[in-house]
Amino acid sequence: MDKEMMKGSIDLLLMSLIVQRDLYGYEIIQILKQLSDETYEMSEGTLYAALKRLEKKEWLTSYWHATESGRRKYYHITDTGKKELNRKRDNWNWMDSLVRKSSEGLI
Amino acid sequence: MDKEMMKGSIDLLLMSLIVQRDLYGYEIIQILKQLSDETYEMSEGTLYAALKRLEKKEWLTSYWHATESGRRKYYHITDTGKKELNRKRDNWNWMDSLVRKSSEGLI
DNA sequence: ACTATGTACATCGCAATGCAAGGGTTAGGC
DNA sequence: GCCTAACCCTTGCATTGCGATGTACATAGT
Repeated sequence: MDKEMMKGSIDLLLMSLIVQRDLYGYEIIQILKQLSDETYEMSEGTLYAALKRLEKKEWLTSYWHATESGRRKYYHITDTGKKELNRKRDNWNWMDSLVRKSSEGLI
Repeated sequence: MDKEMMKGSIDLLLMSLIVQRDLYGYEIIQILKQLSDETYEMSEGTLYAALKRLEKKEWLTSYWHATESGRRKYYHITDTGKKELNRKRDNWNWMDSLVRKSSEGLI
């Protein structure tokens, strides 16, 4: 897997998941692992740093929730975060389009 | 445009173009500008640094060519470079698939 | 009681890299 | 002479993915 190719995509991945429902960190790793057919396991260092970053930018908020077996920190997307998610989706599609055009035919 | 989203994609873009025919730096900027409908103009700092990096990794080679109106440094893809390009393409598709799955439905 | 494993969050240091800003050369038009 | 375009290069900065490491608690096996 290309380390550098993850850059910039991680935020999009996280926000794409969290917009669907509030999630906690550890859960996100499991979900991504499953969605990728066990080919990708986001490292905890990457994840928690990214979540913190997104919270600082006010695209996510967090709250603690206690269960019988410990505490979990859930993340929720903000309105600004939703706008940013749309921007990132557009960006992704734009980039995908450019990559495909670049592979096609040069004049 | 998302600066971080370019990371990891730049190599793929450059190699996708150069595999079709040998190109020189300045020309690449023009081509990308055109393919993106004038929405993207790669900065020279980014481009020349990237080309140098790819050459160091032996995915590209370069040669000078003199014309009537000055000199140009052309870039050519190596066999290793072609393999790497395929790897990067697979990676891109894998990532695209993960992004789309992440946007769909959580269980 | 001890040990290992799984769940859960956090921080630090490293390396990679896009970009802005700056520098340099040559050629042609005004 | 001066400006613009074509062409290449370097330095410094900020961002960020990841591995390593630390902490805490619960559960299960021996």
